Amino acid sequence: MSVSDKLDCKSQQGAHANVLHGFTGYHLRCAWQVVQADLMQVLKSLDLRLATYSTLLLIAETPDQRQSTLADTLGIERPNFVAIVEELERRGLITRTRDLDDRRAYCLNATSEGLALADQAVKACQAHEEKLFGQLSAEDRAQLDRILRQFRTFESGR
Amino acid sequence: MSVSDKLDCKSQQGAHANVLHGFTGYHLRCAWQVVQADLMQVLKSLDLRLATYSTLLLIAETPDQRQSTLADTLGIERPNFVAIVEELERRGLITRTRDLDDRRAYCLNATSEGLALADQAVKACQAHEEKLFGQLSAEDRAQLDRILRQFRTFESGR
DNA sequence: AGGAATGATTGTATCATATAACTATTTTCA
DNA sequence: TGAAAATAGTTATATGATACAATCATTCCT
Repeated sequence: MSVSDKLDCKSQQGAHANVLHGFTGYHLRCAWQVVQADLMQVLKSLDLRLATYSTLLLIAETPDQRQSTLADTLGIERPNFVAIVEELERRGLITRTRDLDDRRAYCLNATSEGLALADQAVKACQAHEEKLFGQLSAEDRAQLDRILRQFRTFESGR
Repeated sequence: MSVSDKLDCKSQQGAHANVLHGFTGYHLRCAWQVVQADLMQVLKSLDLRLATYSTLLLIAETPDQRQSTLADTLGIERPNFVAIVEELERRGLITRTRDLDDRRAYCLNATSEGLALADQAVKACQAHEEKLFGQLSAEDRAQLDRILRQFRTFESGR
């Protein structure tokens, strides 16, 4: 997040009209900020960041993938992915074995510890989602989910 | 945005189940990323960033405020706000006049150039919102807006 | 008057992200 | 076959957003 991103989501309930409040994108951003802040705190208790969390999950779900494939999937630049993978390996959550068919590449896999932590993390995130989105009515929650998914399909096809 | 933030929004339509896709927060993030990318591009054409844009707008809307008040409203740390304000002043978009009652403080105001640019930027952003959210049905768009606003009121009261 | 609080600033540290360039290996194809 | 191109991973580095400690000037408090 950037200074730029700080369109703020607090304050602003004051007397002045705020043009930003007329934008759906603004509200989208505020909502994401709330979710992100809570999510990061949840993950922190497992000593995970968003990056290590999503990486660990992906490795746990798709075994034997190489680093670059995973990085592409996650939308992370390959150079930046190195440190993430190194951390996960150092913590014994994943293994990196050389691909025998292509000795440039690694095959990444989650260890049992990694799988256990991924499981814990997912459960924690489910609880976090309940806490946040559970405040919406069931219909609103379903609507929100549906619309956001729909929105994404629009945009990815541009 | 961070590496951590790169949960990605592309790819993943593949054969493997992705736990992340079960989370509303994930879809929220993907949507925001799409909006942010487009928004930043729109603002770039006016030589504005999210930070300078929202700051300029706020100053245009609420005249004679001091820097710290504005920074608080925007959720920007005071030290980081200095450079933003300096840039806007240097570009002749705002003025900083010493408050005569408190010579520590400045009163920030938009110049006519600043007001003009703010106006241009708002119009550009409205077009950007149309382009993106116009792909939703009118009902879905209204629902999304309503639910996001509602969500925010929940969370700010935590 | 003297100390605490405030407005703005400087300097600095951290983190996320992007890019160029490098090594080692594999692929391509003339 | 063997040289050039491509690929996997890495290193180094630059940028940008953000946070925090400390400073200076001024004002408030008593």
